[in-house]
Order: sequence, then C-alpha cells, then structure tokens
Amino acid sequence: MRPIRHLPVAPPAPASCTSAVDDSVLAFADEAIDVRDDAGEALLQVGDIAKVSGKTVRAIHHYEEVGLLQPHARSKGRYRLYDQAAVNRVRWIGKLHDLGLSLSQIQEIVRTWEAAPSAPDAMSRMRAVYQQKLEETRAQIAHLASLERELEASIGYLDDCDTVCDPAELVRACTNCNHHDKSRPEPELVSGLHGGNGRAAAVRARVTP
Amino acid sequence: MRPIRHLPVAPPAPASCTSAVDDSVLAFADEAIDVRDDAGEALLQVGDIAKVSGKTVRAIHHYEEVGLLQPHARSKGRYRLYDQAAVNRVRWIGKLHDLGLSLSQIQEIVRTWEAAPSAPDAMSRMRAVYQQKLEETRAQIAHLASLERELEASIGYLDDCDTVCDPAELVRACTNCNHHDKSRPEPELVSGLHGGNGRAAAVRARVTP
DNA sequence: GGTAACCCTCACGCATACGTGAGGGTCAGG
DNA sequence: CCTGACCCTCACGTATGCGTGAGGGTTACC
Repeated sequence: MRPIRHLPVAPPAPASCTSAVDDSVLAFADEAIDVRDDAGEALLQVGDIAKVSGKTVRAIHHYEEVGLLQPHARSKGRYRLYDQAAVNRVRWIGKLHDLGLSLSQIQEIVRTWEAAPSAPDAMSRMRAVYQQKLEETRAQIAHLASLERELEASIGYLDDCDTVCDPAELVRACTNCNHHDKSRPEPELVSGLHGGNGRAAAVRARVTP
Repeated sequence: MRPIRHLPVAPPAPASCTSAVDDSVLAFADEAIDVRDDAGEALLQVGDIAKVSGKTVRAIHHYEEVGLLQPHARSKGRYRLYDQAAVNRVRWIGKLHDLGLSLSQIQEIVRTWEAAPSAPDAMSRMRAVYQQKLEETRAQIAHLASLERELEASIGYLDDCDTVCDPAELVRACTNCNHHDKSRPEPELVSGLHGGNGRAAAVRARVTP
C-alpha cells in the first residue's frame, strides 16, 4: 500500500476547489485566451493548468509521460493546449494521489475504465475501487486520530515539566522524574525520547566500557 | 513536508501496543532469554525487537545506521543486544514516522533533545515540535475526511449507474448521461474519469487529424 | 559435532514523482 | 524587430527507507 500524501503547507490550489469547473479557471484563462476549439471552448496552456490545479508544469508533463493526460491539441508552435476537462483530470489525479494511490495505480484505474465493455460495468468496477479506498482512508483517519490523541496526551504531559520541574534539572534525570501523575504511564511519545541510545534507564555503564 | 505514511495492511505490530512496555515483550523474549544486563533486565536480540515492534531486522539496522538507536551491548559473537528501552524507541520512531516525519527529522529531534541545557528547556522544545505536528495532523485528518466524503458521494453517484443505466450503454456515452440527479454536479472523482485524454466532451476531432 | 535458526558486515539496488538544467523555439505587445 | 514571458524536448539527478543478496560466523540444542 502506498503512503498517503501529506497536504502541502502552501495553498495547494487557488481557494475555490469545490465545483468541478469554476470561474477561477476562466479568470486565469483570460490571460491567455488565444485559442479556442471547435466548440468555442477556451483552451489553456500548460502553465494555466498548473496554476489552476496547484501542480507544477513539470508535474503536468509527467502525467502526460505516464499516459494520464493528453492535451486536446497543439498550437502551431507545438504548445500543448488543454480543454477544461483537463483541469478536472488533473485535480482528479491529485485527489487520488492524496488518497495514497500511485500514478501507476491511477493508470490502472483509467485502463480499467476505458476497457470496460459497458458503462454500468465500468461504473461498478469504479465503485469497488472507491469502496476499498474508502475503507483504507477511514482506517488511515482512525490511525491518525489515534496519533493525534497521543500527541495531545504528550503535550499535556510535557506541560507539567514546565511548571513543576526544577529548571536546573538535566535531561538525563528525566528517567527518574517523579513530578508526574503516577496513575497513568508516561506517553510513548515521551518515553521514546530517553533510552534507545543503549544506556539503560536504571543501571548503566560497566557493560560496554 | 513529508508525506504521512499509510498504515500497512498487514498487522503492523502484535495486538497490544498500548502500554509502554507490555508483557508481550517478555512473551517474545522468553524464546531467547539468554543474556541479562547488570540490572537483571532481559536483553533482546534484533529479531526480537523486530517482532515486537513490527519492523524488519533490516529496518532496525537502518535506524542504527542513521544514529537513531544503539544496542545496549553486544554478545561475545557481536550480536546486538537491546534493553527494553529500545522497544520504546523503535515504536516511538514508528509513530513519528507515521506522523510524516522523516528519519532525519527524527534525528533532529533527538539531537535537540540531547543538546538541551536543562530538562524543562528540552521539554518545552519537544512540546513545540509536538504542537506543530498536532496541527499538521489535524489538517491532514481534515483533508482525508474531506476526501472520504468525496468518496462516499462518488460511490452514491455510481450506485445509480447500476440501477438506471442501460447495460448496453458504452462508457463514452457517460458524458451525455442524464440519469442522475441534476440538482447536484457530478463528483470530481467521477468527472475526472472521462476527459483528460484530449477528447473534449462536446465536439471532437478536426483539430488534430 | 552436527544442524537449524539466527546474526554480522558490506554494499549495490530500487521505486516514486518529479526537480533541474541545457539548448533552443514561440507568442504577443510595443 | 525586439523583448519578456512562456513553452518544447531531452535526459540525468535526487531523496527516502529500506530490500536483497553475498559470504560467512554464532548459538543452542540434540
């Protein structure tokens, strides 16, 4: 199973990302409305797709390299020109990627989809894929929620250190610390800090001199 | 920011992982109780640590290579011998790794911890690190929860396909499908499927012959 | 002392998802 | 025509976290 990606710290995409094709696309596009397809739809170049989707140009190229995305057309000078559907596609790729799917797995999905004999058949296959991902995602959320609780507990535990511990105390003394509520054990996120460096808590030295 | 790891499908660690050092450690250990340190504590060899922590032996070695873990001692034949604290340490590494920290970042934490002038000082630094991770984790959970909702919506949407769509319909016809509730838009996880391959929904061909 | 089950130390391999130039056109406005 | 802002096509580079032998000891038990 692939790791689930972490959300970037910087805004991954311009504010509105809810509607499938929103106006921000056109807002960006009007800097470069120069080509339209036969349906009169504005075509975007790769930089526009990048801005709208929050991906880099290189990433878009990469998606094309692995067969996940094709430009609708090329300009006379071989510039890639994309239709609006490409925006959906790139966002879709991003979401599945965030869900932990690798690009080749996404490729697999696309192939499955396109090779399906009939529409309902394709849909049921997709449903199965999404259903499994849903379960994995829920498990992942539960896992993170559990880690979240551990973080909270550890922070609470560490808070005590600031209030009751002698500021002159050394970290090595923490293993003998008795300033904490002894009813509950030290959080693992704290206990992992001391120890593991080979020096046992209780008696040390004399074994590896 | 590093990606947050996905939980393995296979059980990552033997059932009980709540208490810092539980009996399962000793249960595993009794297969190989052969060495004890000066405090009489049973020492484990690398394979035991691996079993207890759910990591591979190679991973444990790797942690040592990057300086995150040291055996308490070595046997006469250069076998690594670990104390119980090592179990905590390995689990701790695993958790921080699951939280999206790279091994070098974890290293950084250890260095910060060990270099701190005083215990309360070290604790407050740790608190800050954990606090930030907590926020990132919450954001990540929110992000996944949002994707979870999208998955649910998409599954619901795809369910309709199975009931109302003509089984003879081809997938290419999905773009013109009108069997769905038109009040809400097609989920992005579905719309990403058709399109993006360069063939615009409405009119096609005639541009790139 | 034979054997199974471990463990040790190199040290190269790998998969992912782009990053990062290099070297060189293209487009639109002034 | 010039210029700035883009875009194109190679194609090698990178960071992570171990995996995977190779070649060879070590332990413990029978």
